[in-house]
Amino acid sequence: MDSTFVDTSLTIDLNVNPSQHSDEIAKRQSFQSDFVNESKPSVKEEQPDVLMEELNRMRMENKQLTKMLLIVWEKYSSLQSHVLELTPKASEDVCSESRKRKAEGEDCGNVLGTNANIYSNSDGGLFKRAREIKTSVKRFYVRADPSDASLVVKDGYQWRKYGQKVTKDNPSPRAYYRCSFSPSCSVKRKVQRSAEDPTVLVATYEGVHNHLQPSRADASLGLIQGVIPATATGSVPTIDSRENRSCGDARKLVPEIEVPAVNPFLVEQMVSSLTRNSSFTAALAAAISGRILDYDLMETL
DNA sequence: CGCCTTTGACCGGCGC
DNA sequence: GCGCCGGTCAAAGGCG
Repeated sequence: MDSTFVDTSLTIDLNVNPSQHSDEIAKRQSFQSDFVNESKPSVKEEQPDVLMEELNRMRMENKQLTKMLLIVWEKYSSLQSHVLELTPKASEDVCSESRKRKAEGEDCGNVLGTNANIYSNSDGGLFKRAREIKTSVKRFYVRADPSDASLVVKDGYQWRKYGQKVTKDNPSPRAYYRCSFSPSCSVKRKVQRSAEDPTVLVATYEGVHNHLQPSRADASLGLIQGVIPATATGSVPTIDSRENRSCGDARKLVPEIEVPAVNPFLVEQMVSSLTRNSSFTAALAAAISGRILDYDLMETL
């Protein structure tokens, strides 16, 4: 299953005005090098007006980036809803052609993601089972070296391996992990190399951690590997952690940044997608530096 | 010594 | 009821 692997990672081109872009970068790099290199006296240090102008320009750029991010998010959401519209039938076909065993039913639930409730049929079939088995199942794809036989996915959490099995539909073994950070944490993880693409590890998470992420350094390692949220399989890539969002809701997705309700793990996965894009990280760094400068300015005034 | 991985055995659900 | 299969257990051994 999951024959339609779609790399849903965001490819964000933040190049607002291509004609100005190289110019802007040159200016920015010049400014940043001046900002960092303290030992070297800067011409701009002697020209506060130039600095102020630069600050204003960066502030404008920051606003523009924020606006663009919202637009990109809206487009992403509309694409997401389009995918949701197209997937149900295909998913049903995939599920019905295979044996309706427990695990496979769970996998079908994964295809539908957390929206499994939407597609559950009334006569209590496969989808009902899938819904009953797990309410919080997330799947992620991680790029890995095919020569590396280990099924290691660094996501910042501590895992204890408790089993390994070769499954019927995949020649590579599936590893079973439990969260070992907290005894009360019952989160489980299955890691298996994709049958279609051996360079991809499929990590399936069950449950929600009841503790903080112990190691963000490890998580960042995972990000470098390129964790791809399984958005194509139904997990709505929203910062909002409410997972049982209906299909209709998904269509109305708007950028929601509700900090208190954010699921840290979900955020990590989203960040991972964004950080894979070098232009995005560069633009973000510039935007953040603009924010910092704004803050410094506020402090001094 | 504590924590981890490995691995064969076991269990339970499901289809026939 | 039997066999298949995925998931889990638990003993043994490795490692720092």
